[in-house]
Amino acid sequence: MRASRYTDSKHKRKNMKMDKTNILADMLDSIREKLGLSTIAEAKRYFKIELHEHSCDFSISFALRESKRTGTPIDQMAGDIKQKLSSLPFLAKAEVVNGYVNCSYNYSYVVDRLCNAATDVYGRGEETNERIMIEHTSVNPNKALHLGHIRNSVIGDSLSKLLKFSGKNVTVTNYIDDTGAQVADNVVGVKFLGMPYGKDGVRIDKYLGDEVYVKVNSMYEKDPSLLEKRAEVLKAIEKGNNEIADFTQEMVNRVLESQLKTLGRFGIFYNLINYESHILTYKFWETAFNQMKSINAIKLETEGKKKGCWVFPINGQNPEEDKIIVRSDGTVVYAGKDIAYAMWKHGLLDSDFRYVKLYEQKNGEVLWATTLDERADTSHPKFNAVDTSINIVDVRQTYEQEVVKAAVEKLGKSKDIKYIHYDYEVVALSPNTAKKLGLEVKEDKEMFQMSGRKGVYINAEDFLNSLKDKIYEETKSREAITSEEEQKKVAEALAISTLRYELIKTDPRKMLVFDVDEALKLEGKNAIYINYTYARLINILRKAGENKILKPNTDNLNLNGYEQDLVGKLLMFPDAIETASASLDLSYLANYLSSTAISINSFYNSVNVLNAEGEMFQFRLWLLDSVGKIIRSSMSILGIIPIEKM
RNA sequence: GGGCCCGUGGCUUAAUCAGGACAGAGCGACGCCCUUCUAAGGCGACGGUUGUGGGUUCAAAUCCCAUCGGGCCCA
Repeated sequence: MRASRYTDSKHKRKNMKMDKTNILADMLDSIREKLGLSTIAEAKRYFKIELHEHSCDFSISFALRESKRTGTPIDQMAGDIKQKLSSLPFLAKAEVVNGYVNCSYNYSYVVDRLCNAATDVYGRGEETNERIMIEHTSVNPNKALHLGHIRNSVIGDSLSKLLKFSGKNVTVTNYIDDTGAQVADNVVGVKFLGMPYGKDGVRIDKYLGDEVYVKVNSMYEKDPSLLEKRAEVLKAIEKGNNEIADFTQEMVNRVLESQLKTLGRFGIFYNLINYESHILTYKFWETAFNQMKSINAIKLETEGKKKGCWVFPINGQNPEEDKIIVRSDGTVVYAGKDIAYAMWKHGLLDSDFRYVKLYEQKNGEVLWATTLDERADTSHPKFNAVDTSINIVDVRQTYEQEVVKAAVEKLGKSKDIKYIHYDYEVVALSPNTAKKLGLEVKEDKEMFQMSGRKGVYINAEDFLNSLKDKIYEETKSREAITSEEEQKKVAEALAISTLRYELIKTDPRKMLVFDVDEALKLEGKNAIYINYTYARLINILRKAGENKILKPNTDNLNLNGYEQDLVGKLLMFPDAIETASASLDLSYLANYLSSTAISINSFYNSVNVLNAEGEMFQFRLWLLDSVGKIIRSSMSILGIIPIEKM
């Protein structure tokens, strides 16, 4: 099993599921038994798939690793293993090479079993009662989304789709900091500095973020006394029931609505909006604070520089590292509110919010929000008290997240709290792109942080539009689609798919240094390549006619290497889903999808399907149909919108 | 001052957690392939002392120690 830094060992060493469609797991279990190992996960450590250079389908390195422990020579041990495996029906061949036992599938057997398994729901996990809450996006409601935010949202959205696909009960929330300094900055601009509240033809989030927020912040630098205005606004917001607070709430919702529109364009939707202010109004912080005091999770410092502060000891040893939760003036730090929120997520607070239905989203699901209204809708689904919460928060907030995790685990007492900080690196700008945005570029710097406050960032929709224009130009020159309307639709879908795929396919812990020119080059095995592969595949199935897709005769299958390759990909699909979802690793699935697309194109060029005869025609058509199902499933998880003609 | 993350061909990267076969791809540049299901495609050749130096091991990109470069956090 692939490991993960997001899930600890006790969660990841689960057995592979033994449902009857996961043929690979079934085969692995037979091998596990022959090797005398207790779990499939253990057997998997010695198992390596796809080794064309060694002309086999998978190899077992058990002898190589274990011979020293048992004192048996490697070759003798490998020979024994080969003997033990000889009776397995799914193997055509096993041979000992360099201490490995190299095995080849019996394709007739494997294809025969896949015929029954590879249906439209192939790879889907059985539904479980495990409840997971994913929090993602959580952008301050004072500006338009930039590419860094979209990295967060796209990861969160695809993770939720992946976990739903593997059978989990997932709730997706977006946490809105409607009481923070950034929102207050905009209020200062509009209410005290006479800046207009909106601009014709410019979306409100973009206008406030680009003009008001940036301008107000540069004014603070020239005239620090203005900061008193912000403090005043913050106080008014916290107090509530006044003109400033009402105005702020209205502005927050207008910006949020605009942000959600952008996210909707990317195909990203939520179950619930959580307002930070409600954590305060519902007195969840007080409850959390009292609970922490009652079990001595936090203590009041009586001396030293933290005198008068309530602190949370992170490791219990070094008082220097104690985290201040409540300052000596009685105000709560961010982490404090986050702890209360995390306690709500995991059902550690006695009470719950009230909720209101906002509207039905384009994906057909209702969007709910927390509300202060007494006449709230009680028909809402159960949102909180989940088993696992996955919190998509960028790597710069690791320390805060550690505090929250440690606190909520302590407060959970005997309950097994799985609080996961899914940290990812930020999107930075290349020197070339930073220069284009008007930033002063020093020679030795390789990257530049985006900054909403300084107005130095790549607006997500603006970039998406450039990408769309670029793709549209290309689309126009294609013959597959003729109407302009259709071409624009394809360009939009491909632009979204491309951007989402680029943000998902690499390791989230690697910083993404974004260069506009490079990003618009559209090179490589990107989402367009994957979609093109899909369109070609669909084209063949369409021409053949749906009624021609039948179960092939598997008696005397004689497959070429590319066909074998695709059968192997089919076999691996349930495992790819399971591995990706157990380790929360989307790039693993992205790589699987990409390599499957490569295999399809190689197959496409090596043989002809429609002109094949008899059994070969049946087999190839079935193969394409089945592979089509797995790439459709993978694409939908990764947010690639399927296009059938391009 | 303390801590975390990243470093693999010109570029983007896989494999690192749990050591295992000549480090696997893609892009770019080079050569070939459309009278055959969509050439937004395929095939081929080229390109690597895995930042550096030690150590452990039959075996190190992977583990340990040091060090350099880039980024981040805490104080």
